[in-house]
Amino acid sequence: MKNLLYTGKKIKKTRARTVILEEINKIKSHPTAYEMFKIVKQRLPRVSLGTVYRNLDILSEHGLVLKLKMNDAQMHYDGRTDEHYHIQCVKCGKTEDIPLEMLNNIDTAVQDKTAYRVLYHTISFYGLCTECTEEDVTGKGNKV
Amino acid sequence: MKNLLYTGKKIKKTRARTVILEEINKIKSHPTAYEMFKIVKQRLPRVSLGTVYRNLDILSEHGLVLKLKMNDAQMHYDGRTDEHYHIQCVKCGKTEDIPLEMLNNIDTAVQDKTAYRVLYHTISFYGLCTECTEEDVTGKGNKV
DNA sequence: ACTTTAAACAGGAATCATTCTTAATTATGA
DNA sequence: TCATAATTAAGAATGATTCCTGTTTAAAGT
Repeated sequence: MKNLLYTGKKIKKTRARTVILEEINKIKSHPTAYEMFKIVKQRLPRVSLGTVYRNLDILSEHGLVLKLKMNDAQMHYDGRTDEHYHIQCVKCGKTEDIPLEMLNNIDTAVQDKTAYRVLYHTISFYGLCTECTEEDVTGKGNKV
Repeated sequence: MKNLLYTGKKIKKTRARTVILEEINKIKSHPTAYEMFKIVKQRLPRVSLGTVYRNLDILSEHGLVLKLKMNDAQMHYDGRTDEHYHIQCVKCGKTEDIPLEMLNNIDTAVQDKTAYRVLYHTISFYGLCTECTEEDVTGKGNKV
């Protein structure tokens, strides 16, 4: 159950790639490339930011990582690869998974109503995480 | 029914701003800032791209335009300001409105299941528009 | 209409996330 | 072990967007 990661994929197993995948799978939230870079750098001090970007891309092309576009400037990466939805805190930018069943029927509903051949959809929720809801009282500034 | 645009808003009515708003309201699809720039330039040849960006931002802050993040690099702008969902063609990047009723209940559903105070959500559909579905046979390249 | 003045403007520089280039290193498989 | 194709570090390049500066303009009073 541990390393089903590279299983059955023609993907070269390099040092950086392995560490990136290990580390992203330890995290429940969905870091940016730069956040992953800082984490990976602790184990591979000579790793470069470009390598982290490239490997996150390769991993997502191979379905081992999800690449998420939320309402901030950077991409976020998710080690959980089954289809699911996400939420982002509008204050601190933290991005996490949502325990909501997939709405599989809306793609066909939309396809029936439009001229598009619908392939997939994304749902993103935005709100305040617990920490930021509490901080709200203190009136600190926004990040996202 | 025509110019409810500036109604009741403390927003200065400048040449560029007026033209941008008029033009975006003529369009059903959701152009990027640069596409708007090219359109506006036909009426105001000396307009600058920065002005178009700034005004689209101001207009969206005042709720006169929606700013959309889809799965390409650029922001898209929507003259229709009531809540609704969007679809983007994965091939040509065209972005349009979806005739699907708002799923108002999912915010509370998510709030009940998470530690977040949910404020809003977005749903984006991706697929192939009619033109690109047809072109598919001819095997032309992807843009988005 | 004329004046004032804060906001908006054009043009171009700056920023920031991401991608690309290149020469050196490394994983894979014969 | 060797060949070689992929990967890497470092930094340059790119592209969307924002910011800066000196000039212009819209809004609100005279």
